[in-house]
Amino acid sequence: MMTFTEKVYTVVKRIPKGTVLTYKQVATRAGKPKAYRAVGNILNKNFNPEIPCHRVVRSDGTVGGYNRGSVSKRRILRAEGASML
DNA sequence: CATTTGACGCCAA
DNA sequence: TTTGGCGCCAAAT
Repeated sequence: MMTFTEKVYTVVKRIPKGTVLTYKQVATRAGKPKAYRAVGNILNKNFNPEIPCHRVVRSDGTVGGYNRGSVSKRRILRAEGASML
């Protein structure tokens, strides 16, 4: 069974190091380009250590949010070489 | 079952 | 450039 939620988890887990996808990109890869809202909602209510949700950012280039604080997220992205800030 | 919420995206003003 | 508003989807209430 591959519900949209499970697809989102899979897609995010498949994000290679040094790569950052936007919520819209994740939603598109998950099969629903317009479910970007749901993507954020799913990750928010289901923070999982297996899921590098810190690699998912907004289309504007802003980091967006993070369960443990957007500060850590920004630093992680910078360490991976994916952030442009 | 109906309504609200929310880590969003894009356009008009 | 910044602000406000609308659209869209899944989960929570």
